[in-house]
Amino acid sequence: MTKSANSSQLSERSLYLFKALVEHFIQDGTPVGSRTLSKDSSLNLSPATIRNVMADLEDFGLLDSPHTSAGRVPTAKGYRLFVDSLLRVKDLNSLEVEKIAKELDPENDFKSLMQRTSSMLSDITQLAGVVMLPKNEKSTLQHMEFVALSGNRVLVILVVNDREVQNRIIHTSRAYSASELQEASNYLNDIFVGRDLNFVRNNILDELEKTKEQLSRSMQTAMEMAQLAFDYEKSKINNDELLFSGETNLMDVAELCEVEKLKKLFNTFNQQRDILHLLEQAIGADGIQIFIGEESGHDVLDNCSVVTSPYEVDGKILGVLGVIGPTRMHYERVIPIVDVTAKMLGSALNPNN
Amino acid sequence: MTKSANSSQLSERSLYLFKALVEHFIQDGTPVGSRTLSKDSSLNLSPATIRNVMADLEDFGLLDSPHTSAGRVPTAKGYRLFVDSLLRVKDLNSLEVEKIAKELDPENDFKSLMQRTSSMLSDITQLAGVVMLPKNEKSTLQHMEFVALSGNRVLVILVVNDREVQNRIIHTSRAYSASELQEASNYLNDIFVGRDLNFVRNNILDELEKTKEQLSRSMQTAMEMAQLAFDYEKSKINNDELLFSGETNLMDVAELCEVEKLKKLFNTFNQQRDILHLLEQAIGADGIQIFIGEESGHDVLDNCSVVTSPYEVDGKILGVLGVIGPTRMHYERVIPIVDVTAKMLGSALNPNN
DNA sequence: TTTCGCACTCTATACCAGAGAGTGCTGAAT
DNA sequence: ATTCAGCACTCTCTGGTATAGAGTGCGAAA
Repeated sequence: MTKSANSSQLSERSLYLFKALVEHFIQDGTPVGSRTLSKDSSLNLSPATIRNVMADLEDFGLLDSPHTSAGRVPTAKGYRLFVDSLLRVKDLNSLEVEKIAKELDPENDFKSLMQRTSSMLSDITQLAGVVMLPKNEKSTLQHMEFVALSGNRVLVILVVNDREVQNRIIHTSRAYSASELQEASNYLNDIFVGRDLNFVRNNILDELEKTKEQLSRSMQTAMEMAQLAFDYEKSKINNDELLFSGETNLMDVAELCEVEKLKKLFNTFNQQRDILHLLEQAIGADGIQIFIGEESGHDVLDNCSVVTSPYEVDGKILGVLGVIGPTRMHYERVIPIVDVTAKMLGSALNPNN
Repeated sequence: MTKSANSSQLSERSLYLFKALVEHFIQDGTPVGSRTLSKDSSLNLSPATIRNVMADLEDFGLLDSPHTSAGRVPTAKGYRLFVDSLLRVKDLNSLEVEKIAKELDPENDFKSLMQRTSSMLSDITQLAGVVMLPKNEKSTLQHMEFVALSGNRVLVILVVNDREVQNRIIHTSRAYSASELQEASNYLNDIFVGRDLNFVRNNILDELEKTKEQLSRSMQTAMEMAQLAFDYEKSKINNDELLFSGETNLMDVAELCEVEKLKKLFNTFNQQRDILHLLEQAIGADGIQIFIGEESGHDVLDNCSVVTSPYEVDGKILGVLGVIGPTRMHYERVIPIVDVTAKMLGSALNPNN
């Protein structure tokens, strides 16, 4: 054993070579051997010397070799070290920043803004993009409207959070006239505008009890509406909290090109559950967070890294967005892209700009 | 050459054998040879005789052999004959009908009803499902509403076609009060409710001119709103006219399990254009229409069949739905599923039930 | 400490042989 | 005139073997 392997610290030189190796592997995707590295790195060392260093790095768990006569490949731990300490992220060129800014035009309505963000991420990185929609736990009711439809149905429209529109159809016991509904919504808007949606849900019954006796006909109508509307919402599970795009980009990635693996991965995307869980871990992170390979704890993501960043408005974190690709991805490029995108989405969502 | 090959008609027996062969191939996916067919078919013929028949069928362009020592495989033309004249579709068992009915609960709002239809199709067939959303060329305005947001923004909500809600955000030159907007929407609703959206778009300017002088302040406001709202809509391309689901089911299909092919197929789904074009051809069809392999005219669909049916309400065709899978699919099962689904979606969309 | 040389390991490729599946054709039987 | 048994032929698939190439690890020399 050499000295550097015994000491718990890796030498400067070892790290330099390690970095060169990772960069080379990220570029080519083939295991890199001592000869290649000897020619590549600017320090003039023979392949034999480099072999010694690589053996040390392997002892540290940073490298692995697929088999005896292949070169070395970074492990998850290796990528971790690389990303945390060795990597120097590139600044985005202004062209790219401009492209991002153009996509995230705040003119768009909420849903398409999110959709664009996701597809822009995948487009620009050539990987899969994902955006977690804001949790609507803290939805502030801004406006409420009832529209009579044919056949005893009423369309309920809720405007929440200064941007988002929810709508649902409820079936009522009798037909209501437009003016009745107008009155009802006026009444409810007076009471509940500016309150949290959960508050509304929980207080409708109370309100109903409290004012039972002195309720005018219109108020009774209003209450019936509201109750139906919010009961409905309760029963409805929002199973569309993630927006993916560019999944097909992952089909080009050599590491994943077995159909079986791809299928599992795509199904994981569709189910949303696991990825959602992963992104939730990143929601508290201060800026960029990266999950590398097995770190994520999900088998399907074994050869994948997930680069995430929360996005926020006025210091309040709304959700997380990011990119999913092979562990062997161009971190130095992907990281700033995710970073800038999160910031720009935040500012596009800010109604004050 | 035998007699049957010379005559332009195929004998009863040939067709019987052909049908047996296609059924066998659909079941197994492996080319079927004369020996297998001899044992399978109830008519007691030797492999040699069957070989003669198969040679005839190949001359007719109904069969093909991948190579000399493989069995025979149906061509697109073969499938066409099979589907048009030989196939006997199974009735769905009541359990499946029930399952479909349960998924297509008319309580759902428009978008999720469509979404469920698509995923139900893929679930039940284990293939990819697709639903074309109704063209909104004929959108009847039912209600119009303006909600003031922060920062000179106004949320426009349009209810169309007794079910669908569209919303968009417009930026105005100044802030409007809630009551101003209320007045404006009242005014516009009076004029335009019940009219086609295109009509509204085209007539706003006229209306503006016509009543310019005697316009009250609220009417002016209304007109400004309306113009902005509909200008916006014009510029927005609706690029989400198809709902796919279960694409990953296609990854199990042996014929498609090369990553390259899958990628092309999935990209075609994402782009929507080609599939949309295909489905539009089916919109006029009276009931089930099937595109087999190369018939579709799109290379990516070479090994695929698309089984479609238009869905309608009150005799008016709204759109098309269907299933995409390998040419080697269980038509006798898929066809009635698509058929029933289209009918049930139609009735779920009918507001009179 | 670095480097050279050498034996060793493992993969990838090509090639070959043999088994198996299926065909087409010929000529005999019905 | 059909049907069918027999046979030669073609093509794929599998397994085995040989070989070239890449890369390692280690001991000895610089």
